[in-house]
Amino acid sequence: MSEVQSETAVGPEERDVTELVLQDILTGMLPAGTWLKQIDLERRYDCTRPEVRRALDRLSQKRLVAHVPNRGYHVYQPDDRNAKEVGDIRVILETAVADMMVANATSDSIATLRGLARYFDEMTLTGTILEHYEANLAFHRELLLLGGNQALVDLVSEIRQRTSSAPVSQWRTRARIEKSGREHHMMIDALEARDAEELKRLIALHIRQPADTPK
Amino acid sequence: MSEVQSETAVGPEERDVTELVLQDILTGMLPAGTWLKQIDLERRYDCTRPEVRRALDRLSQKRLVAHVPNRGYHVYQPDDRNAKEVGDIRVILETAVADMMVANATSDSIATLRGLARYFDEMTLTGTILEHYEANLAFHRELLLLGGNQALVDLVSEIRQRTSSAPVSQWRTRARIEKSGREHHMMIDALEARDAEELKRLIALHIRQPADTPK
DNA sequence: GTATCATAAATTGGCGCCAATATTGGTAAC
DNA sequence: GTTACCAATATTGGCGCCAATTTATGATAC
Repeated sequence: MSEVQSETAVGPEERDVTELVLQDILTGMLPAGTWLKQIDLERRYDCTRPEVRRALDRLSQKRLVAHVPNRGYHVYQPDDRNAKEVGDIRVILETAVADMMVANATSDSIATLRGLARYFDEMTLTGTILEHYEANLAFHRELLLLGGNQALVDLVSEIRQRTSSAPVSQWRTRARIEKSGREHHMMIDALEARDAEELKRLIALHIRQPADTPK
Repeated sequence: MSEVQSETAVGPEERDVTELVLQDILTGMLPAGTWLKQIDLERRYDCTRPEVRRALDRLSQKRLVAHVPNRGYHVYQPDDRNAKEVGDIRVILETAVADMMVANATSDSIATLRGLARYFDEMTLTGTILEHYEANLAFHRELLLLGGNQALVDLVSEIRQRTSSAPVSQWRTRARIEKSGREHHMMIDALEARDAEELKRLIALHIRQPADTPK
């Protein structure tokens, strides 16, 4: 019956339920297609019914879960077409500000990026899936920030969640994770060398990588 | 006391409250800064308390209204910086697929666009603010559709709502409305002439126009 | 006359109950 | 033995009440 089994050992939960469900979807704890029964979530996250409903409504607005009236909510099944399209959008947005990123890069910001890239590498070895995921986010966020468009940074963060509903499959092989880590450093190199074209090339490659991989 | 006065003569309302509030914000009936008291909205749209709250929560997620805990919700006050940034994002996204639009344009699609452009012109004279707004949306949607990226069309529709919180000020002079109408036709001309560069130039001009205008 | 505090009114927001609907399991008929 | 129908159960989702917090008002002291 209950589609949600795994109990994340919760202490006294103070955080927002939406975030918690989001994390569990992003980390693959709630696989695509899973029916999210309100009673299960209520118990799983130790919260009330209205909180669960608000979270589900928000996530369905974000297209992360699908809502079938009188049937319930289930984790969205990402289709390949949409995934490719969103990838294209990310390439468009992130390469568009590459020139600005090169222009705005200082030795300070490059040092910060190096730190974040290294932190990502560390988390590959020692961190949880979530920590690893967030380390990746932090790096890209800091990089994008150099573009000088805060709204763009936020937007990319948003649409990033829109297809990475299957993040596990993206990062499933260690080889690919390590390749991503190396690419981070290569991007910083391009930034240091003030080579905007190379940076664009690397960004496009980096984003499309998970999608273009043969099954 | 009550910040919301105007009563839109409602019959038996069957539609979603979120859409109704959204429309009233977009059409300027609920100006920026207006406090959205739950009781007022309840009466205004003839709906229940939970419906109002769900609508307000959704709109705050979309950044259209701001939420102050224990104080309430109010229509978001758009700041110039964000407006400029979102404008830049739109230019990036919409010009990025200009080549594809030129490549995919058929005589059929051009005829459809002509129709929509003419419909926009009609609504300038005879339509309501909402009809006019939606006619504009329909034209740009159809144009973007030629880019072949459905996710991008949806995304642009979304971020479009994010700054046009002051649509009234955008369209306040008839001269500018008519200029927009002419630009629509010029875009179609460029499409017909297979001139992608000119199309990009026109799109950038068309989007930035409302923002660049001197006060 | 003005500032401050206490009291009262209003508004937000959390919580639980109950009706409507879908699903499952059992039973009977063919 | 299989299928169709019906009853029982479980789940969703709408609705209203009440506590907590904030804001407005009026009275009192300086």
